Amino acid sequence: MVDTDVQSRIHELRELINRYNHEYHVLQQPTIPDAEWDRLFHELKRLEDENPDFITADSPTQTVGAAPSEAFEQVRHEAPMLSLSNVFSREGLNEWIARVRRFAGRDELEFTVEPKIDGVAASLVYRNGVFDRGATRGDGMVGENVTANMRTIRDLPRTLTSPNGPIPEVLEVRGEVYMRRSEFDLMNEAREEAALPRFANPRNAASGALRQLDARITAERPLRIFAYGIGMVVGQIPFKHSDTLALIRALGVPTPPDTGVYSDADELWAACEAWLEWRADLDYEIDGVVIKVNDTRLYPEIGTVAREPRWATAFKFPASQGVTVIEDIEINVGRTGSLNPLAHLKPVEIGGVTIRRATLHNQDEIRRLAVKIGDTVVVERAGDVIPKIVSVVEENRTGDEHDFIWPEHCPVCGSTVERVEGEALSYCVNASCPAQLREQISHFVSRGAMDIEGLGTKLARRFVDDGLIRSFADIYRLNWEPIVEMEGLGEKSVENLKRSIENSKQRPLARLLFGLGIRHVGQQTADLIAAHFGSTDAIAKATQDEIAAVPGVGKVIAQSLSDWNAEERNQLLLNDLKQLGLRTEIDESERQSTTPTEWTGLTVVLTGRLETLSRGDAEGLLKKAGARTSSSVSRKTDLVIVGDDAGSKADKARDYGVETIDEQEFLRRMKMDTD
DNA sequence: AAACCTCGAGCTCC
DNA sequence: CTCGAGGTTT
Repeated sequence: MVDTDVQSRIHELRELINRYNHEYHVLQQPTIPDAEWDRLFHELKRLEDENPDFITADSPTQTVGAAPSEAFEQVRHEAPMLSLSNVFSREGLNEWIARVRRFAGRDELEFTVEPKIDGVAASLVYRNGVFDRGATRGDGMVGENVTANMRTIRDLPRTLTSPNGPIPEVLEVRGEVYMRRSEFDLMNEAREEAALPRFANPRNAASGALRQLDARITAERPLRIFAYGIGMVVGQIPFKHSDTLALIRALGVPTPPDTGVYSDADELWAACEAWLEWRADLDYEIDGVVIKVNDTRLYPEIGTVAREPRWATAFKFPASQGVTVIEDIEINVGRTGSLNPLAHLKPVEIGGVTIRRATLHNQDEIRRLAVKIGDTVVVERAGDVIPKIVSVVEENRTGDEHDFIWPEHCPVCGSTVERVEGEALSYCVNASCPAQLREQISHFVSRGAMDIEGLGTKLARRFVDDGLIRSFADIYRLNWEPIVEMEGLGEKSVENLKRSIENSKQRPLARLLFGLGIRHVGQQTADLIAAHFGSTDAIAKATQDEIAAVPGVGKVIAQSLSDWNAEERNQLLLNDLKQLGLRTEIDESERQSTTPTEWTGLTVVLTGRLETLSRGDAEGLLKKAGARTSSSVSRKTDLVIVGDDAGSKADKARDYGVETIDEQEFLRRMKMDTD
């Protein structure tokens, strides 16, 4: 980059950041996510660091936050409210630790780790134990007096209670005003019902609520506070930060949970990572952890640079939000005929992953977000996996966006689209819609169903598109002539395919039933029904009431199955399948052993990758032994078998106090039992 | 209300 | 493999 480019980019960044600062601090209507702001800010910081000549005093990097607005009385913080330096990696953290050790002049140091709550920084002054003044941070030196608003915060004590010893004459508690996710969601639901706009996220909502001119409005918002330290103090306080936190807690001001003290760098890092793992399950948002030197007596020694103390830093978690553009919205037709809108995004990297697609779920979701094609949107990778469109950045609209019109006809076959009153999804009414057929066939051949090796999703679709397969039965009476001619299919693979189709005829009734793709009849329900009725003939004859009488099967499933039964072509299909030699009855080997074992009646959940067994085999073993397998952990789960790379389920099990065992232990118990 | 299930995602690793 | 929305069942 040549100098002029750098200079103009710096200029551009400053303008952008200043504008966003204004929107954030003064208008309180941020138009970009914090992560995006951080990105811009760091780009600017980096460019300035590399080109110190271009730094000017008015650059946003040289000031902390924006000037307070005129609406509130200004208050000067007796002790400035500092901001924090950031580290983003273990290396960064190690460098910070090394620096601190150098300035402290010793290697033996204690550090505290506490969550960095994503809220609004606030200062609370207590005089003789009575809440006297509340203020925002402002620019760090001067903030706004929001005492009246703070009095409405439910977990902020008006008076401090001291169980032991005197309360300091003057005590300035510093903390973060925030909203719990759950309460934020409730508030948004209520606002929606009242036809009020939703808030984008808990932090913006908290910031807005705290700066309401009418405290009665603040009182209606679910604000809470976590204290993380103290500012000015007249009187005695402990010299260790961890003890100060304990004192604050004892005085009645809430502090974040699980703050820990570590002297070992590895343990410190582990604590940071632990918070990263807990992050998704917390009822409040955190954007990192704060690490502080525990001994406050060392602070003067270690010092402060600019407005950042050197004795504390923030380990910022990787961004979980990003901004991108919706290039198109596509409608997919699922196996059940449901219309599923899928947003095509301009690829964007979030937390080290490139996101290109995101589901919009249904019509209501599109309406709720009020998204248009071409819109700039905030995308979040929540809970680590599924990307989600959070909100539209309306300010970025140019007028070139256009509404997405929900189709009245199936985009694949042109049939009418129907949405039952009270249901979220719309369906294509055409039962033989090619899109549905394609999905149905690939479901039928899939692993959980008939498990036809060599006939995967791709090939199944090809056969459907070429008209070779029009129903499940066609799979078993394929015309092989055109197939052997097909590109990419050699002699060998055709032989293998023939054999695995033949083998699949031996799949148990439950799998066949599941493969049929009857609405609401998934793996579990198929098991129940197959075990109860024992044959396709019995199922076909069963009345709706008889079906509903099966434990675990209710009205809706019974209705769905009996509707399916009532279709003549389905009866013909069952006949065909029977003629073609598929198993339409259960046999003894499918029945579970009758002698009760230690497994009988247990609810077991499998998670992660097992080494010696496939998941299906493990489930089969468990079922035979009389246990039930479930897909999610709840308080009622008896046992969780944890494999490699287990995810949230293992954590949840620990939360609930459910017993967890590894594969070795599982095999051992299994063995003992079958002997 | 809680537990569980279905179904359609999207990503990663193979 | 896992998640999450939208369901159903108890």
